[in-house]
Amino acid sequence: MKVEELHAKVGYRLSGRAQRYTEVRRSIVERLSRSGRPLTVPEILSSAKSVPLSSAYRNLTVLLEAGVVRRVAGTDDQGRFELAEDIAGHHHHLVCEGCGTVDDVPSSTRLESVMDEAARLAAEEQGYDVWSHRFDLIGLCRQCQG
Amino acid sequence: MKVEELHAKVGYRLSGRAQRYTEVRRSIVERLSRSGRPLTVPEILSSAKSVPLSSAYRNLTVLLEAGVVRRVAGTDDQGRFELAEDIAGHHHHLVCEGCGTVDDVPSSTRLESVMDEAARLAAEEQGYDVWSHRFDLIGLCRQCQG
DNA sequence: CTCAGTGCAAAGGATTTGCATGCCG
DNA sequence: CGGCATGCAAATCCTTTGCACTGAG
Repeated sequence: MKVEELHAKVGYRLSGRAQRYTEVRRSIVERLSRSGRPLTVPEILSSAKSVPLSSAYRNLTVLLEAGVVRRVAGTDDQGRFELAEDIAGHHHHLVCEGCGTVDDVPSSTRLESVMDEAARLAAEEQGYDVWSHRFDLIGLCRQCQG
Repeated sequence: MKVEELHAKVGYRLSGRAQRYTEVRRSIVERLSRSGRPLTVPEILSSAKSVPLSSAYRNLTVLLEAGVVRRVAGTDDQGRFELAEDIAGHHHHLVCEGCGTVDDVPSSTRLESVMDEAARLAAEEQGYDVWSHRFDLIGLCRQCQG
């Protein structure tokens, strides 16, 4: 997705909630868009120094509510954020148990269809209303294998 | 798995690390064993009142290091714990975005084989050493659908 | 003018750690 | 006895909130 298209989409969703698409928010969205993986708040701010943590969290909350970003859980308790699926596309994660980093991995249609089937079955059995799934691979990234 | 067998297994792993299988640890393991889902620390303690949070966390850390329990991430930032896979068996999770509860779901051999294949491919491509995966279904539990 | 956005500082909540004591092996 | 285990309290870490101020529409 082109950057202009990305910003247009995000701006549209924010305006629909009477919220502005400010410079800080733009930079957060762009940072997430450029990174091929979910980022922690400090990582997001590493490019936009001088922005206080509280502002970052507040903006992320707004973007979260607007359905622009999504929170991702790793193995540590550090929160990570990525663009929503309908913007970044559906994918899976490689979670490193060494350093906690999470990388993106594309999915495959075959895998998706099997998972959807599994979701339907599980949902029926336990009365859940399932609308999404997450498939994460747990292991060690290249750096942590040393 | 029978309770005696469970305790024998856990006790063995702890003794291998020069650590005792105390009453509190037994109660934690039994609580997790009985529950069909990952529990938060307060939930674990609900049956063993009078045990301080710090002790629970310390014991969970020991059990974590001994490979007896595993930490599970939901959608909220509340940590949840369950028995390790080789004790509780491999399964998946139903995560409720409403209340944060996580329920267990059994897996299927077909699903597993497809996932293992996916894991191999992803691992090769990005240089990860993958040894496990997690497949979680996200939605709303029966209670939260009202 | 008005209301959302921003900074700074303080508050919160979950989890960890220091230290002295208790207890099993 | 020696070392792990435990309680309590204080400390941390990440995240959220209160409040006053700035700024865009």
